[in-house]
Amino acid sequence: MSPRRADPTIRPVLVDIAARLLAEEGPQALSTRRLATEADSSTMAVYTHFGGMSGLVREMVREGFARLHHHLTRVRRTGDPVADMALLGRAYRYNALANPHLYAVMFGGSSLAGFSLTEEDRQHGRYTLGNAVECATRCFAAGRFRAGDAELVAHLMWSAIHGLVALELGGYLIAPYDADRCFEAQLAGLMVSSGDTLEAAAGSVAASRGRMRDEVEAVRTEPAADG
Amino acid sequence: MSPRRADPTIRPVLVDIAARLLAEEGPQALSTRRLATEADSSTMAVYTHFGGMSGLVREMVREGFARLHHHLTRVRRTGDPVADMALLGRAYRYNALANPHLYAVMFGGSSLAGFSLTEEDRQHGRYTLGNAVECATRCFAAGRFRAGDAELVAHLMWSAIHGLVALELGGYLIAPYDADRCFEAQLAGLMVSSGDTLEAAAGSVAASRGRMRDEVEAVRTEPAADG
DNA sequence: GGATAAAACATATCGCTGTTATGTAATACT
DNA sequence: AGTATTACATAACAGCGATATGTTTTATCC
Repeated sequence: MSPRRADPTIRPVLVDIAARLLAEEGPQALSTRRLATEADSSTMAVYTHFGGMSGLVREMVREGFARLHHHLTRVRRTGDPVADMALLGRAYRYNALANPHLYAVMFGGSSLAGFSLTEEDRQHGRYTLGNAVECATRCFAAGRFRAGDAELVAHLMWSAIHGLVALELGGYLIAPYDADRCFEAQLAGLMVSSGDTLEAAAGSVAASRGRMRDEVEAVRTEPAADG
Repeated sequence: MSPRRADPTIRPVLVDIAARLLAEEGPQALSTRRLATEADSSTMAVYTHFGGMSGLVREMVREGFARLHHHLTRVRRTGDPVADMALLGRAYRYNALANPHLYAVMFGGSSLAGFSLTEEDRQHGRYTLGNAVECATRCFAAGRFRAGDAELVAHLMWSAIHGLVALELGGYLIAPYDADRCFEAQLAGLMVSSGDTLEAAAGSVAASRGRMRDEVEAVRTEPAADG
């Protein structure tokens, strides 16, 4: 009856090992036996601590969303909200490219041992939209975006950027229409479709590029050690 | 040495059964033993005819691309090329929703028994862009789209619609920002970002909706029996 | 501190998977 | 007809997730 907390020694170790295996060797490297070997433990550890592979994958997905949210939160609010919005898109793509396999599990629905997302997981996914919603509101206030539904604008940004990243990870975007070129064009296009002028959008998108190094790439890779 | 053609009796049968299993029960139902049972054969049939599960999945992917291409080709060229473009987007989404698991394998990179796409497969994927490229060219000629790169425009349309469909299949788009609403808004936005006016885009997107029944939904589900 | 209950772990096992090896029957070409 | 090649069936192997069972460690209570 007493809800004694599980020994927290090996839990994060297993998650870290699983994340490393997924990142370095792909989904097929994720197995209870491989995890047991790497952690100097037995296959049972996965079941006592996570109830099975699905639970461990779910934990990784939760951390993936936390990492994504952390990346997006690092984008500053400046006097050019359209540039902020573009930088949010860049941060989103940056995070996805840094963890491609994990991103595939989070959004591609990559089964990964019969794992399927919970409604709660999807809520986490939409929660990260908050940054874009707030940013869209500021774009309205600045007169850059045509007055409208901030949440809808955020959804359109999200789906468009997600599609580009997904095709990029799938290897579908090659020269001369490579991912970089399509991404820049799509960013500008999204701003224009939201109401911005061609020139202003191009300027803000270009300006956001220079902010990548300080506000996105400087983010630590491992955000929440959940201490 | 003599390249004697394999007995073509059971090959398409296996592909059909695999497609049905994938569509009705999902990826985990695809197993050599299950296929052997359904086809009243043995597990070896998969290896003699396809070299393993990967080969069979590849065959399904090829048929999936053919089906998608068939859907897109059914869209007519009318005097309103922007409406034609919007209908291409609708046909793309319609095809994906009709074969969600197969679509996930084709674009989501769903591993599915260690299967991975060949560069040739991806070429097939980009090949289907031809319809959109031609349509974009007509949008230029009609003065609806700002003169530019038709292939680039097609890529932007593709990635944006793909992202929306992927999020829809992942269950990320729920009311009040459900997939239908986001899709309609995204279609209009894409036309605007390509140079069309708000009013003209809204009109063409709305007009394309009425053409769905005749030009998209009427398409036979099984296109190329590869005779 | 000793008793006790619960959690963590190790081992062995089950049913399943893709794949391969081997033997046999059918088929096509010379 | 004779022969080579393919197709198929059976059995087996290595690996997987998952479970059952016994053992060790850990934490709580008297």
